Amino acid sequence: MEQDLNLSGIEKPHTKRLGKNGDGAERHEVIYRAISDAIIKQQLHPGARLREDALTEVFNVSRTGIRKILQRLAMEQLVTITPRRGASVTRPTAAEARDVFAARKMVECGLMPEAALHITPQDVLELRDMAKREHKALRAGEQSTAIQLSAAFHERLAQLSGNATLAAFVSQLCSRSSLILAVYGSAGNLGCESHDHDDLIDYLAAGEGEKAKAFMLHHLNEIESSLSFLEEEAFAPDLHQIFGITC
Amino acid sequence: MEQDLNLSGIEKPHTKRLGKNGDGAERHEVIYRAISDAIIKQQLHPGARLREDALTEVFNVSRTGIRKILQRLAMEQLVTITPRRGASVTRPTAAEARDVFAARKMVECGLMPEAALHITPQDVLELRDMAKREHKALRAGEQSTAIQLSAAFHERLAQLSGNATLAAFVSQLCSRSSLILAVYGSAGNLGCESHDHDDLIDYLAAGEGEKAKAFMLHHLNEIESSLSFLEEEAFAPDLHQIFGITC
DNA sequence: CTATCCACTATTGTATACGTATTCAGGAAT
DNA sequence: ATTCCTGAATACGTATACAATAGTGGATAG
Repeated sequence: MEQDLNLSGIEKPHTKRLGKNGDGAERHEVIYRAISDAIIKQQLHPGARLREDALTEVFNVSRTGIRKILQRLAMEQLVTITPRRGASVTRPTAAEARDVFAARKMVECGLMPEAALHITPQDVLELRDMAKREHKALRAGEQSTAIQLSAAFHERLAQLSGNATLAAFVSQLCSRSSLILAVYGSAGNLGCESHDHDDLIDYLAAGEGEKAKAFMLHHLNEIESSLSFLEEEAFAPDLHQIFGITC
Repeated sequence: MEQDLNLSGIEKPHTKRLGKNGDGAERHEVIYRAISDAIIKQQLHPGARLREDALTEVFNVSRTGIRKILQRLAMEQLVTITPRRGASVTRPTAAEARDVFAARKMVECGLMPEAALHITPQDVLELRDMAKREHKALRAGEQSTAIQLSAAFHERLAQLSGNATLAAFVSQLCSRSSLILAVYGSAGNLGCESHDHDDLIDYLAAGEGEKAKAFMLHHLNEIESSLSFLEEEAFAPDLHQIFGITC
């Protein structure tokens, strides 16, 4: 109704108090998605600091809202909040990577039979479109987009099962996987065009739940085995190890 | 250190600014656990409203901290936040109950083989103690405590697998299960002393991962089948359905 | 007497101000 | 020259103040 009422009179130099919580809720959702996407697309690299003031300035919301969003991202393990140091994009450890992939293998594979039961022709079309867009992004060299689409594909697959709780969990796992790939994935790894997703759709469309399950296991194992945990701690911890020989 | 310092001198009528973030972090953790436990122990029934001012008064923290805690509880699905209405203890729907138990069956059962591999004699002792305390609580008629201990037992079991991600997920599922039991469980259901947990420990201690897995499935199926979804919506939604006949 | 509309109150959403801790840089002393 | 200490600046944690909204009760008109 009176959405622009705040502009009627004077306008304070800095914030203009547009809070007006009417669109506030959606505004927060938009900001959350923006940051989340940037992390998943690896535009924000693991370890990158997320200063509250900077985000305040970028999104034109007060620190209150930013903090709420950062807390949410922290619960999803996408950002790490250190008590007096603020938030930064999570740098997954090798153990976390192992756990995440073990979880994905268990849940995503376990969901395939259910997905095969519930899938509709409409779903098949949608999935094929997603796979096509993913291939297109890869060919165009837009690796960021491809990673995001790949995660979205797995999320969508989990949703087919009809179990919202497990689908949400898979969604989180996929987001974290993107971070894991950013840290431990080899560069050209994502570049190789695999048709795994297409094959997965084929099995599901044919109602072959068990085949889809086995193939998903294969798919995830392949991704996981492409990770290299050698360069593990590249930051501070192994300075002694690195320079210990020279002194 | 200065925990009771606030009582030493004057005491402002409302807040006395004890913020002093030093212990603030742990203080929040304590409050979170207090509310969470109260919900799991069913001292706070599903549907109960959690007004921010009331919690502020009870725990002597400002609304800022309370809101943060409520947000966290909302992400764990223990409380539901309605945009302009505030927070209330979540009343799970029948569909959510189904999803939660499907998830528990998949994950908890899938974790049993791993747990059987990693379990130590120390773990066995601890688990037996937990089971014993659960029985004691049941005999003493302390149903709240028994429910809490039962959830803790399942959580501990999941931790044995060594997969922190899946263990945290199971932990959430167990908390939600407590809510589900509060809404859909028959009264005397929890009262029946079953030795399922003891048997589970036996299988794991013997390294019989597959047996434990099968038994866990049986255990969860038994709990789920004891739920009655008949009295489903007892609040507002079906007023038309109920009184529609009379007018 | 009843029904509808308006106003008030209670409660949440948002922003900001203040206090405190941590970090980085610069200088002094050994 | 190097190391340690001190101070200033930066950024986070907490509380409070202000704004908006939804629910409730009262008043008025039919």
